[in-house]
Amino acid sequence: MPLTLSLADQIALELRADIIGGRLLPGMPLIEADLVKAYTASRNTIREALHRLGQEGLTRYVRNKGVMVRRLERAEVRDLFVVRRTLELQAIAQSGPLTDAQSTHMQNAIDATTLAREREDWRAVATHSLMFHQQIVALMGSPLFDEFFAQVIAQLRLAFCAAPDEQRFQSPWLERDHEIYTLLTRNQTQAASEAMSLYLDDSERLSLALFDHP
Amino acid sequence: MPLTLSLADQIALELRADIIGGRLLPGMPLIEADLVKAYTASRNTIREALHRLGQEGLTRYVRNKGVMVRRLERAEVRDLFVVRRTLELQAIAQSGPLTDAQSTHMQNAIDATTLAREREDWRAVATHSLMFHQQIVALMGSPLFDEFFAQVIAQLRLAFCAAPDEQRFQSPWLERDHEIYTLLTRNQTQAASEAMSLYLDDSERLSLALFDHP
DNA sequence: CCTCAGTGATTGTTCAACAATCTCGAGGTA
DNA sequence: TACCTCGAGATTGTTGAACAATCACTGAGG
Repeated sequence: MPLTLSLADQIALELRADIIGGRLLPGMPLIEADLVKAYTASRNTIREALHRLGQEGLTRYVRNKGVMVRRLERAEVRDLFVVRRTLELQAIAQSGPLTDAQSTHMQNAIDATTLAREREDWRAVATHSLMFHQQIVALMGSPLFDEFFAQVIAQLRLAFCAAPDEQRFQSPWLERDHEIYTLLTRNQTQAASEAMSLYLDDSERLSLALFDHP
Repeated sequence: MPLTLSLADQIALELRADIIGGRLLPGMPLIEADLVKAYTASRNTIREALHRLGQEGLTRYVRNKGVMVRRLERAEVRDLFVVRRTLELQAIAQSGPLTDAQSTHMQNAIDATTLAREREDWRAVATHSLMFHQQIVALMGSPLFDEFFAQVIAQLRLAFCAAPDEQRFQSPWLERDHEIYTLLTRNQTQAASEAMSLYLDDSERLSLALFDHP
């Protein structure tokens, strides 16, 4: 069964999932020789996958030293929110009435978030909530922004990995996602924009607090 | 003298310059074996460089078929301008008075553009004009956006490669860059924003015309 | 004119080897 | 003790060769 995905792509996919899923924590070294044994792939293939993750900003490459899961600086987290504010608010500001497809995608993300919260899978709550925000950005209809924002989201997960109490960290956001969604369906873009702005303020505050408290 | 750059990085750098400089035209295949001979590097190293260019959107990767210099679709060019409008206008809108460093960087870009036009190096005119716009985006102070926009600019060059008459294509923009710069130094952000908006409209129109004409 | 097996070209992946560089500790010196 | 040097081990950087997988094309046969 010939996969359409290159082996290096598959390995990059798994490593990405491991980082985002918190199984590989920031600062952990990713040693080529170990990964060769773990994935039964050649070193060259492993290297390709590692380089890919590096370009996505999930890992840090130090020449002759190796790769480690990236540890974000405070300024980098703030930068992530500069990007979020710019793109998400712009997307809402210029949005017209939601198409059926757009509405459905958002609703699905919110439903998935709700289910995840019911089974108290806080990691999944974060994942699906961020999917909702990805759909917000998708309102611009720009593949370039979509791809860029996907990477921003992935890096944001790196910051969340330090969350000591994930429940309190993730819990109150679902209602606010839903509120924004409702405002958008009613075409109240101005109100949606304000709600999103406050949302991002609080989210950034909480994320940055992880650096002072941990 | 040990280089701080990996060999694959250097090769990627050269290939990038060749693509942006128009020595490698869209559609041209990049065959690993040929590059091995041209750069006296091993195939693995070449592959690493090619993958990097692929992730930057300068080349197109078709599995088991190979790499070729990317040929942009009409919709992709439009997307590039969606991104430009969003980022450049946002940068201007939220900009305060220019710092000395910011002002100097913009002035340098404009000076370089002027010099390039005097010696009728239209490729360099485009390069430095786009550097000015990169500095516009830099007003946001976001490294993430800076890096993203650098890739957008590189892809934009791919569209310009098809320009049959580069002089008329590049000539009238310098004055408009300068006008925007002047408005910014006077802190007339509203006027600068409008000038930039018209600039991007015309630039997009001209770029898209390259798809219907040649 | 169409079909399809074969062939050559190109990429996908692996393996083994060696060079370059970093890390860290042992041992010597003041 | 404190500091420096040097060397061993670990890890990455790069190479070269090999073989499998896939694609593009050609030519024989219907």
